[in-house]
Amino acid sequence: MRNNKNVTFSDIAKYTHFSKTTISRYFNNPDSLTLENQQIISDALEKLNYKENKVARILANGKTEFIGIIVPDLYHHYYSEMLNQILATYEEFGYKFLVFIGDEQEEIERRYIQELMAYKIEGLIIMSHSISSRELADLQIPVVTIEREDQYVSSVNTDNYMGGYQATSLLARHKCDVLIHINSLASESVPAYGRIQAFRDFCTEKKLKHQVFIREMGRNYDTSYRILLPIVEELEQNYHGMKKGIFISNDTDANILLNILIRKYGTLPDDYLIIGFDNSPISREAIIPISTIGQQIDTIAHEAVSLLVNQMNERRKRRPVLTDKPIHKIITPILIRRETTEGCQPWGEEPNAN
Amino acid sequence: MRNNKNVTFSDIAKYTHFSKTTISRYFNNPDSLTLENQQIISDALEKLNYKENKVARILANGKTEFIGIIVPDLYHHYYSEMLNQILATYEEFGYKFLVFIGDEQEEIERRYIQELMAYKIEGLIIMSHSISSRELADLQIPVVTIEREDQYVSSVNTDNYMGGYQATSLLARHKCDVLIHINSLASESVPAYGRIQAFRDFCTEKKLKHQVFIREMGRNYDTSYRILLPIVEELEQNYHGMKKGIFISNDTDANILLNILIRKYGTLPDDYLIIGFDNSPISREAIIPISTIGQQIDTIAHEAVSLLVNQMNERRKRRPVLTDKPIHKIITPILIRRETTEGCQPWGEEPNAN
DNA sequence: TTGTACGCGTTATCAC
DNA sequence: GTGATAACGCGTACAA
Repeated sequence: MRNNKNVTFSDIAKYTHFSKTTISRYFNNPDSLTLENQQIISDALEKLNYKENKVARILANGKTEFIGIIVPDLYHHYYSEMLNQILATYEEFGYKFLVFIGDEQEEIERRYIQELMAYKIEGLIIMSHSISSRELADLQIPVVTIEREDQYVSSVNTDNYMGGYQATSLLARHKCDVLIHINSLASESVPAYGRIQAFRDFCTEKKLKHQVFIREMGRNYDTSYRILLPIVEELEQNYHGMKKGIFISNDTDANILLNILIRKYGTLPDDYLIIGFDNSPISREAIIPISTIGQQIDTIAHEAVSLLVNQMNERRKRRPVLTDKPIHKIITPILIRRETTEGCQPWGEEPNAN
Repeated sequence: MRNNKNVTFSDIAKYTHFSKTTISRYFNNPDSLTLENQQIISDALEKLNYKENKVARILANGKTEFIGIIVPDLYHHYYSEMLNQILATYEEFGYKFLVFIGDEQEEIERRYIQELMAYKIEGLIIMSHSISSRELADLQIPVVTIEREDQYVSSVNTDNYMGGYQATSLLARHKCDVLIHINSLASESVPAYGRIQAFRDFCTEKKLKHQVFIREMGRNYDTSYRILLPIVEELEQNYHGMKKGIFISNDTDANILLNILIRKYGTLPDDYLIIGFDNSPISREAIIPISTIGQQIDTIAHEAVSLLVNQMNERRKRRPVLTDKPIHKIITPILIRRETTEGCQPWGEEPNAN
């Protein structure tokens, strides 16, 4: 930016004998110029090799067209795919994204937010958990959260309760003798809690034998493996000979559970049914494709940005900002049946498309 | 930014009876003020609820502290992890990242680059392939590419040749009767080509029986499955009874290959050895952990940003920008031996940590 | 140690 | 349809 004097509107103006204003209009309201003059300016821009400077435009008109994003991590496919879909909305809405990875440390994320505010972002999308929605609401800019506590701000979430209900009822339909749910500790304010609740509600309602395991799952294969191994042993003991339907927190853990069973029995025994959550690639890539509840990530991402854009547009109109009530959008998940609930195809066959 | 008159240096200046300059100095060179006066200003900032505006600062001093990134996709773990590590360098270098997903369409990526230039990014990291390094070099800002054609710009790449060599020699050490390499078509200017080359060189050098399959791999499980299935059949026919060492393009495909074999034989037969590339999560999560060549993504990311930062710092010093020669950094990959080459542990055991 | 005056590159407001 | 002029908020010689 510093180097060798950039070409500015002034230069173009001098060269064409128009005023800076007219050059500006060429960009923002070209129809107000004669075609002839448009051509003259266009040629001059070419000739002087003009490069537009949106930083100056921001300072003048106050519109950065920046959206800030804070994602907890990109290790989980869920988050990277969500980010992917969010970034893809550039084509539709034109907003640029400043992205931070918040590792769930409150002070660090707070710094990120301050930095984003200093760059005058027009809106903020939060997927990390460490800052409360109360605090986010105080930022005085539109905020949309995805799949997290959202009392005081707008949000887009998967219908976790329905997802949990679908998963549980699928297991029930297969006439399992006992239903198992394995999950990590979730606060009741987090949408994912709905999965646990739905499992409990369904089982209670239908008077089905069931058990819930709440365990802090590890953040990698081996620790999760070590947590799941004793659970399997417990299941073997307590429910020997019974048909066990297992609904587990996510596909990564579902796959580990599957591996434990296959390494023990050579295949997935008939008395085990498994369903995960998220429709991550691993659920498709596992040796036995895993049934799962698929979140509609593209829809969620689009809804989130679109909600944000609406709120940002509102801001531009009315001066006295009214404290809009938060809007909460719920996206329906999709049940995906694969071999861990529908029975294995004989091995050696082609996989069914999915 | 528009709403209700932001508090500016002027306001602070009036309130404290200092000049704007002094307020500016409070932020950029606080030591030049007396402690007393620092306190006065600090209090005023508090009282008037001042929010800094970096957009104005950019316009004044020309330093955006923006780095642009274009990633081909976030579906592959390799890219999302790379982005993760790149974004994490904010803590060390303080640069903010504007991120675009380029879907390998030349015109679209060109537009992204124009947009980034308009926001006066100070440097650019490119991981997508559609724009030539020749064109990137013409941008007149520091550019670093990762794992792609890089003739005219600086870059950071994995030592693919060494990776291929390591993989092939591991298979050779296990005394395979025939070595197989499966890969998709790679241009010779792309670093990944080194893997194919290393495989061929090693086999020729050591006079080993070998075969290379070049196939356009699918972008999802089922298409890759359909491409790999006939290859397996061909291997069965041509090399029946022989010990086959297979080095395959990446872990996702290695897993599919593994699944094909396991679904056929119930386990991985002794006469098959498999090694993939990338150390993706799937290589660890597969039913039989897959040997692989691990790229040091954290190192690559750090080197890339650090290289860029150096070049950006140079820019700030010397006015007449000299055309620096591109710097190409090579990062050594790491051989990770798991069960697909070292023999399976009896199933039912705990997995070994990795 | 502190202040004055101007520049950064664009847009907004009037006026013609 | 076009132009002059004043913002936008901060940095920086240079002066005091």
